[in-house]
Amino acid sequence: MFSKACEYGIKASIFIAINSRDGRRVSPKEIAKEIDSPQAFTAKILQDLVRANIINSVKGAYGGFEIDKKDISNIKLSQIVNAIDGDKIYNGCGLGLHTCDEEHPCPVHDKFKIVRSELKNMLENTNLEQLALDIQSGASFLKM
Amino acid sequence: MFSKACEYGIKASIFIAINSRDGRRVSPKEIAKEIDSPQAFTAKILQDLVRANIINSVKGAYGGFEIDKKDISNIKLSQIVNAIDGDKIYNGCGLGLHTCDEEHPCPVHDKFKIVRSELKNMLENTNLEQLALDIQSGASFLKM
DNA sequence: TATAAATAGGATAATTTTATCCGAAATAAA
DNA sequence: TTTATTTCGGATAAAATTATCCTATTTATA
Ligand code: FES
Ligand code: FES
Repeated sequence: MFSKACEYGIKASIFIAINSRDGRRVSPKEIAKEIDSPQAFTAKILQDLVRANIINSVKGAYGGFEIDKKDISNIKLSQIVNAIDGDKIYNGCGLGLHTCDEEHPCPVHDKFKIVRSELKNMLENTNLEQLALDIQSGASFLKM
Repeated sequence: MFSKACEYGIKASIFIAINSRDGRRVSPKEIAKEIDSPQAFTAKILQDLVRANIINSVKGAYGGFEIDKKDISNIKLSQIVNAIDGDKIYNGCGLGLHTCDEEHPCPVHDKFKIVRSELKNMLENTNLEQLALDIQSGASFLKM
């Protein structure tokens, strides 16, 4: 469904959000440990998220990755997925036709678009704060 | 969403179904042309579908691929997806945790499982005959 | 039986995705 | 200003997916 890069990006963002709520910056090393991902690869994805203005980075001693507290509840899962995997999952044809076009639909178009828009809604209606709270309350987990 | 192999497998199966309804066997060459896919790679996928007992192959002169007419309406998309991409899409965790477990859910589990089961229902309730008829009536298309 | 036509399957190559490594640049604190 | 720490970014490697090629095997027909 999502690429590995995207899975790591989502989990990393949640972990950063949790820590930023407490005013703590985190390093790729800590993040990779907490989300059980390859460190250097995770660092690359963090760079992408910084470039997409979803998270902030602070270089140098006492630096690390963080998210503005006031932004946490405004960052939607869809933004992260979009930054890493692009919009193919929302707009692309499920059977790989060049474009998903109502006028020239593939065999599964009518049924597929329903599932796809369900997914889109889900991603657009889920923000980092909700996800961070669930982790903090022990209702959900970032690894294993 | 689906692998390229799976996209080709679905489209190939539909094309075979259309032709089998008319008692015609088709070759990888014809199939690849009609679904706009790489021929040799498509042939490999056809072999997988044969091994999974979803389509039949007849070797030698006047051979080709076909589907028993009476089976066409009983073959569900889910069988094809399962044969090629496995069941990760139905049963796997959306964020890549080792197992999707209600007792140890990832942050998106509750919302993701709804979308996933929607997709599963869609694939289980769509059979090759419906899809073949839509192509034949010009309501949908296999390429471009 | 010989021949032509067709799938089966192994070997290999190209591409994309995933992952690692290392030095450069930036920054806070001593 | 020096040092330690940390992200940035380029180069490279490994693994998985996608794609190609060639030969073997099977089979209907002449
Ligand atoms: S054309 Fe294939 S999903 Fe819309
Ligand atoms: S645990 Fe992640 S989808 Fe169920």
